[in-house]
Amino acid sequence: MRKQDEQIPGVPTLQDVAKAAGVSTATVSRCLNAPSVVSEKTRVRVMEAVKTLGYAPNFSAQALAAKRTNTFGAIVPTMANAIFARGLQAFQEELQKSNITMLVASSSYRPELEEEQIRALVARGADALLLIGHDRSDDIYKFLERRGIPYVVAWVHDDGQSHVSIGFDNKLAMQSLTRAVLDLGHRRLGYITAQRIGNDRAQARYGGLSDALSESGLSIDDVALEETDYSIKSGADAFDRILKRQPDTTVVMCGNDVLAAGALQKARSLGLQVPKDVSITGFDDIDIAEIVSPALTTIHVPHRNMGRGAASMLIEMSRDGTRPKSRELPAHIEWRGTLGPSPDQM
Amino acid sequence: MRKQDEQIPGVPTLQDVAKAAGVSTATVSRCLNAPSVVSEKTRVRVMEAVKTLGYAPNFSAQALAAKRTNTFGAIVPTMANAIFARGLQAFQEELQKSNITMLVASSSYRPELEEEQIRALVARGADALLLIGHDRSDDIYKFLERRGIPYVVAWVHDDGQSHVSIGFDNKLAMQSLTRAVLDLGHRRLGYITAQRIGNDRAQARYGGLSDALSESGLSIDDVALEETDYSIKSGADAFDRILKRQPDTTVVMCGNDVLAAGALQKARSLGLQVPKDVSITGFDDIDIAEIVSPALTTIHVPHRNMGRGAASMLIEMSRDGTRPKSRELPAHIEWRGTLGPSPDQM
DNA sequence: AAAATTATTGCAAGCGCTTACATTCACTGT
DNA sequence: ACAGTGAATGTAAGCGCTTGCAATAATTTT
Repeated sequence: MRKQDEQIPGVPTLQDVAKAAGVSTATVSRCLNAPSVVSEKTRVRVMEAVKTLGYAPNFSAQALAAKRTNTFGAIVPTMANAIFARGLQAFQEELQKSNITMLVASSSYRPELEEEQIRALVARGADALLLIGHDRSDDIYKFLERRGIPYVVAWVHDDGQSHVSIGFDNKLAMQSLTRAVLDLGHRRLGYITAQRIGNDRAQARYGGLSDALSESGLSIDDVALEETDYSIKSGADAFDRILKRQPDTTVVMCGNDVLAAGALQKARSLGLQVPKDVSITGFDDIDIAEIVSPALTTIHVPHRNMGRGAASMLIEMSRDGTRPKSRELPAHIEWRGTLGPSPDQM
Repeated sequence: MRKQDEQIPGVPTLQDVAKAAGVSTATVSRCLNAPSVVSEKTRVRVMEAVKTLGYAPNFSAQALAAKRTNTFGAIVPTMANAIFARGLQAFQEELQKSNITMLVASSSYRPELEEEQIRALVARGADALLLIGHDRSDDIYKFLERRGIPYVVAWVHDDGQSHVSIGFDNKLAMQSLTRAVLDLGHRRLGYITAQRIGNDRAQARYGGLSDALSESGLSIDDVALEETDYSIKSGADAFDRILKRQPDTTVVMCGNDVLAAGALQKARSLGLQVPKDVSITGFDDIDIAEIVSPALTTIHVPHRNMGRGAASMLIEMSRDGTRPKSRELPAHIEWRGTLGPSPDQM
C-alpha cells in the first residue's frame, strides 16, 4: 500500500536526511562537520531531520571519504594489570578534549603480535599511534614513516634514540634505587626481572642495577638473577628460587611491582618478616603497591603525565605535521615499608 | 625520468596489486577473502604482488563495501581495575579463534557515556556487542534491535530478564555468603556497596544480603550501610565511617574486592586484627584478593567462562542469526583468610 | 568432436560519505 | 538598473573495496 518506492526503513543515511530536509547531501554533511558555513535556517531544518530519523554517520564511509578518522591508537604490552591503566586513562582524557577517540590494543609482550596490532590499527585508520618502548623492528618504523603516521614512544627516555618520545629514564631510576639499597648496607642481592628480550624498560632497569653495583665496586654477577614472566605467581616462584640458591639474601629487588607483590607474598608465606629479615623493592608504583602490607617501596613513575603528554604531542604532530622534542619526566623513589637496613648491619 | 605516469608510491591499494599481478581487482579481493575459489596459479602470483607491494586492505573501505567488519565490541563499566580484565581477555581469545577483532570501550559506570560508547561502536561497524548488566535505557535496546546488532548481557543472570545473557546469580551468591557470615555468629554487620543506581549487580548483591538477613529474622535496616564509589580509598573511608558509627561491628561485607581491599587496609591501619577483631568479605575474586593479607574471603566469579561463553554466543548469533538461550554459570564462596567467627562467640 | 558442465575470471555497480568546483542568490555600490 | 561581491547551496567525482552477474576457459560427458 505504500505510494512511493520507499524501502523498509533500515539505517538512515545522509541521503535520507538530505531528502527529508529538502537539501543536498553536501549541505547535510556541512551541517554536521562545519556548521558555521551553513545558514541558520537550513541548519535548523537539517538538524531536525537528523534527530527525527535518528541519523548517525557511518564511520567507515566517513573515514574512507575524508581520509581521517579522529582516532588515535595505543598499543600496550598488557592490559592484565594496572601498569598502563592510569597512563592510558590520562591519554584518553586528553584526546577526548580534542574529540579524538582512543583505540587500544594489547600485544601481550609479544613483538610479532605487536606488529600485527600496529598494522591493524593503521588499517583501521588510526591517525596517530602511542607506542610503549623503543624496542621493535625497523620495518615497522619504516612502515609508519611511509604511511605518514605520527607516533610517540612512551614510558622511556633514552637520549640515544631518535624517535619522538616521552618518558623517564628507567636506567637512572633503578640505579638510584639500587644506590639506596646499597646505602642501607645490603650486599647479598637478588633481582627478579621480567623477560628482557624485546623489552627495553626491563633491560634499562637491569642496566641501572648493574651500573650502581659497579659504582660500589660490586659485580652484577654476584646477584641472584631470576628472569620470569609477568605475574604475581611468577614473582613468588622466583623469590623462592632465589632464597633457595642464596639463603643469606638480604634484599630482593624486582623489575616491577607485580613481581614484587608476588615476592612479598612468598616471603610472608615462608615466614620471613619484611623488611626485618629481607627487603623487597618494586618498580612502577601501581595501585597494588599500596595495598600489600607492608606497602611496597618502589619507583614512582609519572603515569598520568606520560599519558597526557603523549596525547598532546600526538595531537600536535597530527595537526601541524611538526615533530616535537622528546620529553623526559622525573621518576623518584617512593619510600614505603618493604625496604629497610640489611640485617647484617645489626 | 619516469616513463609512465606512475605516481609517488603512496599506500598500495587493491588496484595496484591487481595491476601488478595482471588480474582484476575482483580476483585480488577473492584471493584475500576466499582463496579457495581462485586457481592456485593466480593465487600465488597475486600473493606475491601483495607481499612485494606491502599491501594491506583498507579497513574502512572493506567495511563499507562488505557491510561487515569482523569486529565485536565490548563496553565495560571500568578498565581501571581488574574486575573485567580476565573476562575480556577470555572473550578476546575466543573471538580471535574466529578471526574477529575486539574493540573495548569503558563507560566509567556512567549510563550516558555507555550509551554514547554503544553508538560509537555501532557506528564503527561492530557486528555484535558485549554488554555488562541489564540495566540500561530501553531506547538503547531498541536502537540495537533496529540495527539488527546481536548483543549479549554478561556478568548477570536474572530469570526476569528477556535479553540473551550469560552470567551468575549475583543475588544468590551474596545471599549464600551472608548465610555463611551469619552462621559464624556475626550479628553486627556493616556493608559497603558501590553506587547501586544503574548497576544491577550492586543492587542484586544488596538484595541477596537483605534476603539472607530476613531468613534469619534479622533486618537489613540494622546493618551499617555505606554506598560509595569504586576505589580502594573509598573502601577504606567507608570502613572507617562504619566503625565510627557502630564500633561493635564484627564483620564488614563489601560489594566487591576493591572496596574490600580498602576496608582491609584501613582495618589494619586502625590496629584491628582481621579476622580476629573484625571480619571482611569481598566479591569478584580478582587478583588483589589473593595478594592482600590475610587474603580475602570472597565470591569467586567465573570470569573466564563468562568471557568465553559470551564470545561463542555472539559468534553464533552473528553467523546464524539465531538467539541462543541465556546461560547461568555457578559462582561460589572462596574461603581465604578474612572471614572468621564473630568475636562475640568467644 | 560437439555439447554440457564446472571452474576461473572480469565487469561494473554500488557501499555512505566528503569536498573541489560550479552555480545560484541576495545584496552593494555606482 | 547593473555589474560586482560574498555567502549559501548544489553537482558530481571519487575514497578502496566487495560481489552479483556475465563472460570465458577448462574439463567432462555423451
